[in-house]
Amino acid sequence: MNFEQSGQARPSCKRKNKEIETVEAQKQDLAAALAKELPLDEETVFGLIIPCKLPEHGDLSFPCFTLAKSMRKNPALIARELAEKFTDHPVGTVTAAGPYLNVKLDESNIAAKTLTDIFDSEQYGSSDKGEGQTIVIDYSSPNIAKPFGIGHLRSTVIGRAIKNLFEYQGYKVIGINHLGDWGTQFGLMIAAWKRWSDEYDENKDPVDQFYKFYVKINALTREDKSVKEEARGYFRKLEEGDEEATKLWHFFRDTSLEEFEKIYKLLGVQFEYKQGEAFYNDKMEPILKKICDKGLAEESEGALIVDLDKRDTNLGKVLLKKGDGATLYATRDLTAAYYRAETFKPAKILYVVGMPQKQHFHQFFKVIELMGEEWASGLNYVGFGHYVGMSTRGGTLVFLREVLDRTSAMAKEIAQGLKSREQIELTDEEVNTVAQAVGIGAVIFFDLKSRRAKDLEFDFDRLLNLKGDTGPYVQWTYARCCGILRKNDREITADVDFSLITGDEARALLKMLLRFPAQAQKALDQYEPSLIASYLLDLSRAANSFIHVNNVIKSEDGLRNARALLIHCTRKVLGQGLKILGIEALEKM
RNA sequence: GCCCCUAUAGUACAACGGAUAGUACAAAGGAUUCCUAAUCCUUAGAUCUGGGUUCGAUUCCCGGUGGGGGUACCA
Repeated sequence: MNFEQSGQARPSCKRKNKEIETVEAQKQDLAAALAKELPLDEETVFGLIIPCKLPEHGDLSFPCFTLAKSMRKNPALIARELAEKFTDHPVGTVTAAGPYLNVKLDESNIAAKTLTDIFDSEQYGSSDKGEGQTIVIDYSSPNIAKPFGIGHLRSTVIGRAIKNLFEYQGYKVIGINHLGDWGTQFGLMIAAWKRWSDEYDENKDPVDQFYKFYVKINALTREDKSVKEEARGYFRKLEEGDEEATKLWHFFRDTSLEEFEKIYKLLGVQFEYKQGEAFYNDKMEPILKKICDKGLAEESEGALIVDLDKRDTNLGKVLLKKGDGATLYATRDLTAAYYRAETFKPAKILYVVGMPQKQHFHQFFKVIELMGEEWASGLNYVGFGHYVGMSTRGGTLVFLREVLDRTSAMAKEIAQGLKSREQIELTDEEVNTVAQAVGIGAVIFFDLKSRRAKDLEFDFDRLLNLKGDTGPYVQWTYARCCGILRKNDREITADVDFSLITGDEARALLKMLLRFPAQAQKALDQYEPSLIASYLLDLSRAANSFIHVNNVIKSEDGLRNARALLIHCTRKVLGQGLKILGIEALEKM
């Protein structure tokens, strides 16, 4: 494999950026070489090349079945003939295995290219392809005066990871926490507060108490119809800017937000904007007028709707205004979308919201599309499944604290074990830091490790199990690499003898490292942080296997430097992956 | 009723239409002269069902069954 060639321009398949090249470049070279011998163009050949599943097959593979048809020849024969043409070819060792043409790339070249790339780059696999483009991402979005649910936790964690993935490719990303801070329920909240405010205890969880008020007043409306009227009156006052009502609204909002902030702090999440629904309150009328002017809206049963069923869709009807003239969810989301499109001029607007709301989003996307807005194509719904088998009693903060309590105990126990084996010593403060990072890491990783659209089974024991497919395993691998580099205590340099990096474990590890840029891109394309999570597990396994059989500090100079470089690069990629997911990487644990 | 999603070892999850369906937990066995054993190495175990497309289907299409969600005045 001639790596120098990879920088050359290829007319048929253009490269997006330098970093992605590493793995793709080799495929490109192979495709170019094969295309010369075959009645297919380079792009077609490129699309057919697959990575080998088994290491003994090599690195890249070209199945000859499609050719068998057009060439009217046995695919195994085609493979054999091709292999003969590629003896001593710079792409690598080419062999025929049945109907497959396998290519084994030169090992020390892979090592040299990959490790030098990682060593030299600030952020391996990042790029500036998104430069000049803005992405708006709407995530987390809890409701004021209601518990921060586990669904909001998912939205927060998934949204943040997707945000990081975009930033990794140079996009400017605006994260918006679209708070549920408006609507008739605030009338109810004020009515409740009027009745029971003296029951409110500042020392207890405020959101929990608000929610109890809310449930209680709701029950009351069923007994006494006048309460609903009263609440509606309060909400009207709020809309009119009445001083007392506004003050209470601020109180509910600020107090709830303060509580939510504790969760965000634990997770390490920050938003560019916290523009809730209230923010769009005075912006809805012009949008409604626009939709009416376009002739999309109609009156039905006293309400204002857009009937999408009439427009070749099966999306149902979108309610813009209730019979009493009040606006709804869809109205506010439409308004928010217009506001964001006009204010930020984004390439895309993403909504990270649970699957049950899929139809709602597709409905109002469709309305915008029917309005003829060209930015409609940039609207993306990023749904996720919910946890099953989880009790949401106590809310998310209580849940997180329970996780932290338990990991804290485990961390202490493990630290004690490490100390007694004289392996590593941690101060009490360090143990606490580790416990917190591991607990939060476990929660985040659990959430991100499977594909977002699927429901996932919640299991406390599985989450807290520090073995196996978990965030702590990845964190631990990172810390282990740090430990080795600490003890190595030499300056890392990319000027090493790459031919010394040999063996199955080293080769597997290198191939994993090589995959990272393409994987980061794929995760971004699919809005799928789980691809990073599963990659980190694969990388960690490869790293631990390597470390197990390849000692660094007991090796002779040249070998020691080469292995240290490999560990250094592994540590770097692990750290970058963890950072994308929003999980803290620890030097010691 | 209609619409959408989903079905893989005992369990939880993977698998651009490609070779022997991966990984983890749990189970059985092994490694502690180990730079962090929160580790590593073995073993055993799975594609809901019936058709179709294809050289090739867990993957794509159609039917069935099971599970989840949505189906206008909540968000």
